[in-house]
Formats: sequence, C-alpha cells, structure tokens
Amino acid sequence: MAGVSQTTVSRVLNTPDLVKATTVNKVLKAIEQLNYIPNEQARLLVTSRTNTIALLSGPLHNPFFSDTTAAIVNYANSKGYKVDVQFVQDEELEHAYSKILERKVDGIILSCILYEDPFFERLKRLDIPFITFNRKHQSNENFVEIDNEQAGYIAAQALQAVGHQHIAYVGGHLTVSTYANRFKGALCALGEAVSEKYIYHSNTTRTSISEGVDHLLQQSTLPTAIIGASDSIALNVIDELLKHNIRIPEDISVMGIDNVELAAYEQIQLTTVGHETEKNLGLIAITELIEMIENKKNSCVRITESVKLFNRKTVKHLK
Amino acid sequence: MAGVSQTTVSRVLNTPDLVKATTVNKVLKAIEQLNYIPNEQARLLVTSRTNTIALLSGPLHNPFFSDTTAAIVNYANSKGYKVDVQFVQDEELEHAYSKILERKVDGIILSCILYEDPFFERLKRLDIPFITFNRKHQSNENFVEIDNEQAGYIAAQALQAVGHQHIAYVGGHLTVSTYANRFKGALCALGEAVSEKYIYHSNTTRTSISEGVDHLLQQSTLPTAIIGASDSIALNVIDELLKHNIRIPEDISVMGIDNVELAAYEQIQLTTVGHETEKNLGLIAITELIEMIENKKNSCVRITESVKLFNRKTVKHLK
DNA sequence: TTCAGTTATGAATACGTAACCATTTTATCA
DNA sequence: TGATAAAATGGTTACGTATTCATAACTGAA
Repeated sequence: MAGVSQTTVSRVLNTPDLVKATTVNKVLKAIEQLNYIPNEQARLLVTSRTNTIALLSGPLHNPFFSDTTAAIVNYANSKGYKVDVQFVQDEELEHAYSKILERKVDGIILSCILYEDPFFERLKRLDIPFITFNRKHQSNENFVEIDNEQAGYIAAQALQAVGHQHIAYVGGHLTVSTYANRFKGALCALGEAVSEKYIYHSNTTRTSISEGVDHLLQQSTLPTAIIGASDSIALNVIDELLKHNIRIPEDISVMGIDNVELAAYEQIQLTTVGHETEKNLGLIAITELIEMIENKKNSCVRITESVKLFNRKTVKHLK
Repeated sequence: MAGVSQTTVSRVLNTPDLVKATTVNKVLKAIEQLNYIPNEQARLLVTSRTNTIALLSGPLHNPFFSDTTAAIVNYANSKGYKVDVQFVQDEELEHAYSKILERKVDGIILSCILYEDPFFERLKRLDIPFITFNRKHQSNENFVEIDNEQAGYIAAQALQAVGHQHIAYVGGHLTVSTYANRFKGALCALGEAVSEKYIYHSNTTRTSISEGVDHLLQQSTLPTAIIGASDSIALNVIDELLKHNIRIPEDISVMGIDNVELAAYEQIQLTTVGHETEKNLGLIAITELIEMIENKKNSCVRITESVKLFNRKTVKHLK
C-alpha cells in the first residue's frame, strides 16, 4: 500500500533514522489506514527476546508477597517488560518449575527456592538471568535477602530486653534459608534457656499456624511472648490468639519479622524487625535482574541487607 | 539424533498416538539427551495463539485487588494460561491501554474501565474476548459486578436500622460505575435527610481519604457512622480515625462494601456488604473469559450478583 | 502372492518479522 | 562532468514450529 518493501516497513518501525522522511510518512499513513499492528510473536521469534520476566512468588494473601509483587510488576512494567506471574505454594513447586522452563523469558525472579533445591542447577544451565529474593540457595549465588540471622537475633533479644523470659517461636520449614537463619538467630539470643515445647515449625499455612498456637496454649506455663518468623505468621498468630480471647499485648506479646507495609497500619501496629531503610526486597531484586538482562553483566548478585527493630504496639514491656 | 524428521518430533510432542511406540521412545530419548525445550514463540507464531491473558488490575495495596488478582492468576494458570499483569491507577489508564493494544493476548480482563471510557470501543474492535470486573461500561456489556446500588442501599439502611442518624459517606469518583451506583443506593436509603457536608468523594488514594476524614471531623456535629464506598476506603477511614484517637465503633462506626477477605480477620472485623455467597468477582470473571476464549461463544456476559450484610464489629448499635 | 486399506513417516510450506547483503539512488567534491 | 562516497531501499534468508500433502511401510484378507 505504501509502495515499499517489507524491509522498509520494518525499518520505519525500528530505525526510522535510516529512512527518508517522505517514505516514513507514506508508510505511517498506510499503517494507520490498515490498522496495522506488528506481530510480536514473529518479532520475538527472530530477535529471540521476549521482553518478559517470569515472577514466581509466594501466595498473595501473604502481605509480604503482596508488597513485593506490586513493586516488581510496577518496576518491570515501567522498564518495558511484561511480567508473567505465578503464585505458588511450596508444595506445588515442581509443577511451577517445569512450566517456567517451557516459557521463553528474558529473566526469572523467584522467591520460592529451597536451600537445597536441585532446580537451582537447572536454572543455571538455562543461561537466563535470574535472581531469588527473600530466600537463597545453598550455592550462595544471585539472591537478595535481609540478614535473617540478625533479624531472628534482634527479635528475640528485643523481647528479652523488655523482660520477657518465656519466649515462644512459630516458624516455617527449615528447608528454607529464611526460616533456618531466623531460627538460628533467635536461638542464639535465647541461648540454652529455650524449651523445645516453645518451638513450633509450621508450614506457614493458616491451619498449621493454628495448630502451633494451640500447641503453645496447651503448655502449663504460657509463653509471655511469641515470635512469628515472618509478619505473615505473626499476624496469623495474633488472629488465632484473638479467637481464643487472648489480648495482644496485654496477655501475650507478638513480634514479627519483615516489616510488611500492613504492619504499620493503625489497626495492626505490629512490632517487627525489618530492613533498615524500609526498602522493598522485591524492588531491589527486580532492579538487579533488569540490570543483569540489559547489561549482560554476569557478576553474581549477593545482597544481604541489615535490619533493625520497628517498635510498635504488639509487645508489652514487662519491665 | 533420533534419526527422524522434524515433523515426527512435532508429532511426538503433540499427537504421540500417531507415532509408533518405538519411534516415540527414540525421540523422547534424544529430547532428554539434547536437553531440548520447544520454542514457544515459534509455536505461537504458527498457531496464532498466545496462551496469555492480560490483566489490568487496580493497585495491589487495595485488598480487593489482592483477592481478585490471586484468584485470577491462579485460575488462569491452572487452565494453562500465562497472565500478563499490570497494576494501574486511574490516572495512568491511557498509558496502560496503549500498551495492552500492542501485546498479543488471547483475552483481556480489566477492572479499571470508566463508565464513559472511549477505550471500550477500541477494545470491541480488537476482536479479542474481554471482560470487566467490579466496574462496568455504559454500554452494559461484558461485565461482572455486585449489585452496587443494592450494596449502597443495604449499607446505609443497616446503619439506620441500628439507630444511626448522622451518617457520612466517603466515596470515589462518580465517573466509575461502581462508585456512582453505590452512592445512588446509599442516597436512596438516606433520603432527603443527608447533608452535603457529610458527603465526600475521594480519588481513593490515602491522602485523599485523609482529607475526607479531616473534612468530616471538622463538622460541628460529628457523624456517628461513616460508610466507606469500598472496604479499602473503609479501612483507610478507620486508620485515619484511629490516628485521631477516635475509637471504632465506640465513637464512630464504620461500614464498608466488598467483603474483602481481610475484613474477616480478627484484628479487622469490618462490618461490610458483599456478595451473598462470598464468591470472588475476579474468579467469576476469569472463568467467563476463558469460557469465551475456548468456546468462541460471543454471547455477552452480564452478571450482577446480589449482596447481603456481613455483620461484624465496626458498627455500634445505638438502639 | 496380491491388493486394498491402514498406519507411520517425511518433504515442503507458511507464519511475520529482523538482519544481512546487494543494489539503486542521492549527495559531495575535485 | 565524473568519480566516489553516502544514503536509501529491496531481495533473500533465518528464526522454530505446526500443518498439509505425498509417500513409504506395514497389515490382513482374498
């Protein structure tokens, strides 16, 4: 219609500087009239890029992932990338993994990796930039996390500092670096003092956390404070305690880790431990990932951010 | 490597029944050894499908969209679709719209349409299945919503029923069907009695809602109850009131609309109006959309679900 | 055996673009 | 004016798959 070759049309769209102005106009006019929209599949086939990033996130009802997903999607979109999202429970990891391998993407950002996950090796062989956030793999490569051990330590230590002596801990699977290190840090602060019966490792589902709380409430001496290994766990613990008509923090104090945005809400006011500058781990990770994609820098990303206490209203001062 | 043609490999992957068992095995073995992964771009190019659905959602910090996004993404994934997500504020609609037109997708699901949005016509011309949830367009086509007028009416009426006479309303832009109808319903219940000064239409941002609350608190006679036109607004209103050391519901009652999952949490216990069967609007919409995509049914979807009151703890009974 | 019918396989093509190389046109300068 | 360089354009191919059509290899009954 414009009387030019397909090659010239392609140039008009991609490198208009190489085409005479009058020709550009002819082509643009034809594009307008034909209501032409370039076929992205075909372009991607030949360029072997996808402008897509795969996000494997934890479930969205966990406010941590709500925060990170928003940050990741918005940033990636602003940089011109589409985001192919999957929300995945640890139980369904295999299925999600196999799907991700089939889909051509420019980069992969995931939170669900296990410490000894064999999938990590497959990822590396894919030769696609990828990064994990919140959790890391034993190979100690390509991750963004908070200092989980420090976080666990600060959480426990802060409770002790205000007089708590019977401190319980509700965590997650120790196959996950995050929970393993937070637990390690907490144990470090609690020392020998801590009793087995005050420790519960949940699978982070609501029912599992309920069982954990029930377990704690059955002890002859109730704990005066409970550490939730994540804000999500802590919030679920609080909810469960409230159902038992236990007041927070009057009867039992609760401490979280993550400093999720929700934690600062007036209705919540969760005392927690989080990133010093309140930066979003997801945002840091996606920034690094896009950097990796665009600058082909294959230097390995290892980011561990320092944390501090955010003192709010779910911890009672006993002294 | 398997000693067969590319055609046969294709058949092994798509219609293995048409291939001799021994050949299938040879090919699968080669696939294994070569670490072969089919190129999805190429397949999509020839099939002219994308197995992708575009989701244009409101911001994720709004718990309503957190609920719907999770439901939509999970359902679509389970049906084998990828989901290309965008979180978009009403202010940035144009930009998101233009991006969506460029991207090849099998279907579009969006919440952000305005009542008189000209984009709707462009969508129809695209000849791609699409559906709106939560909001609808004036053309009255392809939407899933709750009965917003009924919801507004029930919210106001329920407050009156327990003795409230000074009822305020914090809403959203009336260019949005959802807010327009909820407001209409509320007005209908409140009748002539309602004073202009108790009405505030925000743009649903936190700062705007703060201003609304400040406005209400400046009135000589304070309202005894506030209707938030959505749970998100209601929760922000509560947060703002708490910051002013106003107790809920002792000093002021608050009512929401949507019955977001968060509303049922012990820490929140928001009294609200929502879908009778507590079904997720996003889930209904994505189910319909995939139905449209796969069965080519072009019958227009018009779903308006009935609502009821969910009595919880943010409304005080005055009588 | 033979022949028709069936099953299994392969060769060639199309999908719509970007990239490469070749060619034509235009501009520049001696 | 001619030679040379530069700019503009076109022809062709490759990307990796599904599909169509043709062919080869079997099968079973006469």
